[in-house]
Amino acid sequence: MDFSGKSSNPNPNYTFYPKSFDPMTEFELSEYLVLDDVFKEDSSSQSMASSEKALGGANEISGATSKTSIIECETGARGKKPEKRHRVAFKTKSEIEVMDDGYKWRKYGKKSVKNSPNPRNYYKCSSGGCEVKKRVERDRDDQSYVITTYEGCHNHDSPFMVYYNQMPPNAWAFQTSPPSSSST
DNA sequence: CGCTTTTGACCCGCGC
DNA sequence: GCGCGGGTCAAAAGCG
Repeated sequence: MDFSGKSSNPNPNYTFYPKSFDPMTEFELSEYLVLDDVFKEDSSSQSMASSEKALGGANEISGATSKTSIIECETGARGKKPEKRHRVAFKTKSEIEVMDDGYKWRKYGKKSVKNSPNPRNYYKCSSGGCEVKKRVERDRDDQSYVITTYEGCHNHDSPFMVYYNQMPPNAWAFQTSPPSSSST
């Protein structure tokens, strides 16, 4: 495995790609959440609402009811660890809790949290050498929403990306239109 | 047979 | 020092 040699992603923008384009698993990303921001005041969703504007459709996938925004948070897990951890949280409106983002996840724990009547699930990337963790829990205020938290960066390409790379560059309709048609 | 999921126990950190 | 909450590990069971 040469993946271990890549400590950082060649393309930081691919950290999260929703490949759940299936009509059955369609979801809607309501807003992204920053850990150090949302878990501080889970009730004050107002601050989160404003954040949604900040990401006015960063990555909109045409043909799918999904909006994706990637925010990489370089913050110490607890302010004590100097280790940088990329943490990203998504609030997604979906019936399913686990969204297939192209990676293979292995559940390693479940825990009931006090702030939520729903249990929280813990997942790890099952790819060898990759220790990215994922935390999934239902929004306690709106169980229609699922809060997915990613921690760490994949040190390998997603199986989905491999598939993606094999496709012609114009195979995806959601690519931003080139400004070639813009007037002078 | 190998991998994933499940569930309880254990450990750690923080707050009181 | 104790209690609480959160997070992770490990063993067993189930499934493909």
